[in-house]
This record gives sequence, C-alpha cells and structure tokens, in this order.
Amino acid sequence: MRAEALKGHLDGLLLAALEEGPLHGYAVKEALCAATGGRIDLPTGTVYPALHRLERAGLIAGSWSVVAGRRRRTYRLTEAGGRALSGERAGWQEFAAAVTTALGARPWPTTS
Amino acid sequence: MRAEALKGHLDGLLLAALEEGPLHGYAVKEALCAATGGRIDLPTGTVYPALHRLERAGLIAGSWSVVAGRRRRTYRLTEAGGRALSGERAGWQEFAAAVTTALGARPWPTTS
DNA sequence: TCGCTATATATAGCGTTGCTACGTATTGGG
DNA sequence: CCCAATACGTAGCAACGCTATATATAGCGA
Repeated sequence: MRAEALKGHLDGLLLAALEEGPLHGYAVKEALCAATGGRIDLPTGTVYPALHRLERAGLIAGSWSVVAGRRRRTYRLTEAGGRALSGERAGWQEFAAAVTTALGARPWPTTS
Repeated sequence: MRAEALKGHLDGLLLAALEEGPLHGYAVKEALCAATGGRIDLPTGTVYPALHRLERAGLIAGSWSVVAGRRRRTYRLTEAGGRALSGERAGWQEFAAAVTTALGARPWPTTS
C-alpha cells in the first residue's frame, strides 16, 4: 500500500474504529490493522496526532486512565463525531465510485 | 467531494485518461470531468503541474503543436506509464477494499 | 469596437497531512 | 539482564493538490 494513498481518508477510519465502543489510541491502531488484515498498519506517529486533531475538532472525547501501570487515553465518539462519520462514509462512497469509474478499474491487465 | 480526498490518486486518473489515446492537458481535464459526471473537475493549477511531474517521471511524453492559433502540448502514455497505470489500478483495488472494510461501508455495487 | 467567455498553458505560494525518527515509561518473557 | 510489546508523545519533513495569478488567442454578442 503506497504511503500517501491514505491522505484525507484517515479521519474516517479512526472514527469508524471508535464507533462500536471507546478505545485507547494503541487499540485503535490494532483494531484497524486487524480489520484490514494488516493492510492498514499505521505508525504510532500517525495515530496519535490524528486523534489529537479529532479531539480538538470535537469529534471524539478522551479521558485518562491507568491500566496495569500504563497510562491510557481512552477516546469515545461524540455526537458530532457520529455525524462526521456518516459524512465520511457518504464522501467515501462518492469518491470511490468516481475514481473507480475514471480509472476504468480492472485488477488485471486487459486480456484482449 | 472533499478537496484533499484525491491526494495520492491523481496520477492514476491522468494516466487512465491518456490510455485510450494522446490528449493535451486541457482535454485531459475535460475527459476526467466528463467521465465522472462532473464529480472530478480538476482546476488547471492541479492538472498542469501533475502532467509535468508525470513527464519528468517518464510515464508520459509530450510534444508541442499549434491548433487554431493556440499552442498545445499533447501527451501520450509511455510504456513505463502503461506499467505504472496497471500498478495504480492494482493499488487502488487494494486500497479501496481496505478502506471500505475498515469504514464498515457497503462494498460499491459493481465488479462483484 | 469592446468586453466576455472558452480554450490553453504556466508558476508561485500555501495549507494540510501522514510519515520518519526520536524520546519517555512500564510490563513481562527469554 | 536485555529486549520486545505496550502506550503515549512531539519535531521536522516531504509530498501533494489547491488558490491565485499571469499570458495569449478565438469567437461571440452588444
């Protein structure tokens, strides 16, 4: 997976990971990795700043806790975050359809 | 369509537009706009630098001509460009599948 | 004739974004 | 005892597409 492919689509993935319940940052990264069979394996230097950005935007809300001696910041989706997630999904559908059309996407080279 | 959504996927679209035959820059922009029903309507300040980049990379080859008093730079896909297009398509398939899965969105209808 | 639009190309500067590389700290296994 | 995994964080960077602006011609309507 090319590195820059994700640009502009990361927020939606993070919000989606938090939709089914609160998670801390590291768990979000693991959940995305597991859900995609390792195809989306984000570096922590990508995850944490993105979560901070989403929190600043009011789309997620975080709270500190300590589990097994390690401090954790657990995030939950806010109402605004839920609405944003719906928007991201709709935007993705439209974007993916447009690119698939324009690309004439065939996984295999034209066999003709 | 969010502006930054396209990041990292523009090259493939431009290459795809040139696959069926040489076009000049303005025609590439029009072709993409027409193919997607106006959903991908690139500003010229996006198209021309991108074409220059693809030409520098050897994926397309350009030549000047004059038609109706206006100078045109017509681009054709090189062999390397054809291979790159195949790679872009494969990469798009993988990326789109991963994002669709992680986003929990319905797979887009076609190609099932 | 004048102005507007479409056609056609080009570049400088900007903002956003994800990544690399690093730093801190604890737990637990080899 | 070291090292991996867990868990969080930031600084700096490079890439990319967009905005704004510039140039120039053709053709149309007022």
